[in-house]
Amino acid sequence: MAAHGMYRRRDTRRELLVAEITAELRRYCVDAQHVGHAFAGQHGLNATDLQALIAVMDAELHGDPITPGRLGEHLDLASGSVTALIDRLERAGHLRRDRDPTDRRKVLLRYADRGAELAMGFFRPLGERTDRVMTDFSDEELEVVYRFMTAMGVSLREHRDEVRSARAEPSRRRVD
Amino acid sequence: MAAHGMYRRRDTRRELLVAEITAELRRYCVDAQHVGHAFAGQHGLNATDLQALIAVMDAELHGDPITPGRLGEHLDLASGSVTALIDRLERAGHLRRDRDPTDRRKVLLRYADRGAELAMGFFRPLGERTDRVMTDFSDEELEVVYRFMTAMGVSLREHRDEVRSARAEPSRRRVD
DNA sequence: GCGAAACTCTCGATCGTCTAGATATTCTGG
DNA sequence: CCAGAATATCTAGACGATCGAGAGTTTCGC
Repeated sequence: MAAHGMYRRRDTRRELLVAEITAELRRYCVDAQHVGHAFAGQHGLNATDLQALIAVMDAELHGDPITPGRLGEHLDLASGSVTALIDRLERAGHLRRDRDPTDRRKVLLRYADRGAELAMGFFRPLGERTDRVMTDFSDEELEVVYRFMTAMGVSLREHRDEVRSARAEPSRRRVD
Repeated sequence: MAAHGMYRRRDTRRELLVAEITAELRRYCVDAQHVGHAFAGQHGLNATDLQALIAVMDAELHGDPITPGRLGEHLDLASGSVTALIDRLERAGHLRRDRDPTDRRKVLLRYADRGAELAMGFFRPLGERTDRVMTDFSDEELEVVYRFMTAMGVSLREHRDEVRSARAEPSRRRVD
């Protein structure tokens, strides 16, 4: 991927900037996927597994462990697929299932040592690179970047919800 | 996904900023995937198909149409998978195969009307949102954001190449 | 307590992806 | 030119991740 800033006017400096930022952001997302894909493959799992592992760690580090149901929502996965996914990761020793003591219908996912090791191996080099990039920016500049990323994120999630709720009326769809 | 800024110190304002920007960027990539997934699903194709369609359009709009081989590299896909992918998209009327007249081993991929329509339907609303977000930023601020995204992109691609070339020596890997 | 709701898991089917190898075209050197 | 190597795509069979429907538990409201 790389376009989308391509279907725009680029006459003024500002229009060029808008187009280039959009394109760079898009490229970044694609390349990030590739990094995940490659890293996961080298450790005997697939991209979804890695994403899941990270989600489990995130949740636990935040203080409230994730359940299979919420993990499925997070990954856009059906319940049966989530079970298979967790089975894989549990079998590989990356995480384990715990029953929620307060609501015993639920299962809480906790990362195990191998999972933590893997996630660290993924993030540490990335974090080091990120830190190095950011040394070229002043505090004020990082404030701008932060404001930008936050606004873009909010906008994108609004859009996501819009797209998802459009499922009801697919308008004029030809199936042929 | 969402962490990675989580394994950091967040004592000073600057450290907080670094962590938050990193986290937002990561969230953005995940949410972007979800938008693609949802949009693709509503139009009878999967995320890979949509990515491929976009890559084909990008290439053709840049003036040099992509080949199955290069598309496979771009999507991290084996040659057999690419053939199946192109078959799907061609059957659905989203693109077509053209033989390269100068090298008849090659196939050039061109988007068809339905493909263009689809890609536009994907990008237009996104672009409108992006434009709206950017109106809150001055030209100088956008310069900063652009510089940041470019630097992050370069760093990430370096990292990607590093990860990919690490295939040779997986060091101490337990397979159990 | 009983029925409805919430959450996870099971099972069979489908579809995307991989690997290995076949086919077609181009390039190189003699 | 012709043979062999290199490049590019496609074919075929197998595998595995995902889906969908439904079963099995546990919890909540009345």
